[in-house]
Amino acid sequence: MYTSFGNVYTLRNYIFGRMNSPQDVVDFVDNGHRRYLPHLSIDCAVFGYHDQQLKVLLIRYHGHENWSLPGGFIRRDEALTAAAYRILAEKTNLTDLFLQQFHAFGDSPTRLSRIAIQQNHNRVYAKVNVALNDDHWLAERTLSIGYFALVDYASVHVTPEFLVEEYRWQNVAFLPPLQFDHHEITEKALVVLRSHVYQHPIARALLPEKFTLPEIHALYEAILSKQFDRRNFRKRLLSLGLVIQLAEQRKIGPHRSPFLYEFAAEPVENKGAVRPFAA
Amino acid sequence: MYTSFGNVYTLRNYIFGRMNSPQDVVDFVDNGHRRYLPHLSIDCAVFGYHDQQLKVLLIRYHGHENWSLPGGFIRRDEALTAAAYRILAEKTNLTDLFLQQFHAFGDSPTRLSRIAIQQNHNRVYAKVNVALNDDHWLAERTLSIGYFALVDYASVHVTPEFLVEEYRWQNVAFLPPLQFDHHEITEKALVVLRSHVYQHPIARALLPEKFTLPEIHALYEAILSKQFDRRNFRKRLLSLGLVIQLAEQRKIGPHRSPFLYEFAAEPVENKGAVRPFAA
DNA sequence: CCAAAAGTGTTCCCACTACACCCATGT
DNA sequence: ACATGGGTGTAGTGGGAACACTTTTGG
Repeated sequence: MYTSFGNVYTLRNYIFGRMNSPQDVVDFVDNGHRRYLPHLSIDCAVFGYHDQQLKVLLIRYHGHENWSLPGGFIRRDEALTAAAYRILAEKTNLTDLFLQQFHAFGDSPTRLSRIAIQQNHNRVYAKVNVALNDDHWLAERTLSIGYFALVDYASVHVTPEFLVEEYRWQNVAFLPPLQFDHHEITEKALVVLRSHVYQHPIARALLPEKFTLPEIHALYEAILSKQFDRRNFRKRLLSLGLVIQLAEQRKIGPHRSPFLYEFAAEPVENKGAVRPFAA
Repeated sequence: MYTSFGNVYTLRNYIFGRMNSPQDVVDFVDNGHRRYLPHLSIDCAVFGYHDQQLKVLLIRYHGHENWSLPGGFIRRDEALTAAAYRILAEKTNLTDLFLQQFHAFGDSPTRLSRIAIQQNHNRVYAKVNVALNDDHWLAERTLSIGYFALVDYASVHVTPEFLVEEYRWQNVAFLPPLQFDHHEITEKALVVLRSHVYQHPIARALLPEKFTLPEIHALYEAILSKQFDRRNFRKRLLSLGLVIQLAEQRKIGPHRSPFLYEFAAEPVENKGAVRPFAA
């Protein structure tokens, strides 16, 4: 949580589309439609791991009680994937992360009601004394393309922005009320994340390069909110080829030293995938 | 393939957004942006089964040698899923089908080059002597949300449209050159389709209500382009609870009569899903 | 009786599960 | 010495894979 914010308008901020000052915001409202595609946004469920819990990054905008997922617009000349990375870099200052598109959202009634949209925006932009008229580009219905990201909790530094009142890392098991359909987006992101957790080295972004078995064990229990037998868990991870045991051990605490592991360089082929049903 | 087309302008066609006459097309070009969201389209890979082959429905527009997937725009007041169903109904006259969103496409260079887009459109709309100027709503970059559908091959009746020169059911193993990134879209649709084939009763749309084991066996071999052992295949389908064996047999040909099967009413729970890795 | 196509059962093996005791370390 | 927490092995089971002969039917 932060209470102060900068209002420097640097080239870098312009490039990244951050809004740090009232002027930035007014410029965005007035001219954003020249830089960005209207009717379309990207929302991103950013997952981190801390305190033995899987957490998602939430943001609260001015004028709102509900929380939101970080999101943004696609520049007119920008590839979709590039936009997703840029938006995340804007919000978290991270460029090295696991990012995956998972669904396009355009059915929720809260996204279709023009009145709701307008009210919603006006509460935010009241902070710069702007009211959107009916045909304003921001007042229209917006579809959103959902991404989820896995990031190193510790290296995230959320960028203060003028309209962002606060942010929070929230345990995914206890989500507060969220704006629009962001609850649905988060839940769907979780489902997809969980289904990928044995095929892709998803956990790589959530752990240090070298980690102990108890650490990754606790991580998987947090992600899947389920408990696993230590011995079977180790066997599975090794037989999938996901991790490799190192010779090193870590010396901590008044007990036996755990071995270190690292993720296999090679992405897991097909072993944990859907049952293949061969000939 | 058809060579003639109607040019009746009925209320029904207007509602469905079909373009049957030059007037329809001109109206679409001039006023489409009032009815539809710009910058965003839906493309649909429609799969059918015929001749022991999995086929996809392709369309060739006026002025083009390459083929396209059927697609369309989202109405401004229309939910995303509703738009996908409507577009399919427009093209195939089908309303009862399996339809699933699988990815949003917005990275392909062919979708980003303004010049390519404009040339592309102008070749089509030359048929009605229309040329789009630079700031025309159709001349801009468009992202596409990909859906795939499974339909009963026999009951598809492709609606003639003014700009559609011909359509074709094409074996998915031998795709001709496709417009834009439609090849990528089709391939990705296939990947997702294949990965779902043991969890969802996907084949239901592709077979008659009652079918024989050899029939569904050949269908699965066509979908997955892989051969299966008859005995193991039957065991798997039954143990997944996907199909139910009936007492009836079908009497055909100079050989033993095959039993009939039907799909289970209950959607398959979780049995064929990704390995669960319980405690 | 023959050709064509469909029906069916068994063995092997591996991966998933369940389960409990010993070992290293710091205080 | 002891408390803490990490390391490890085995037996049982169930599902997937491989594999070939018999049965029905129409001509």
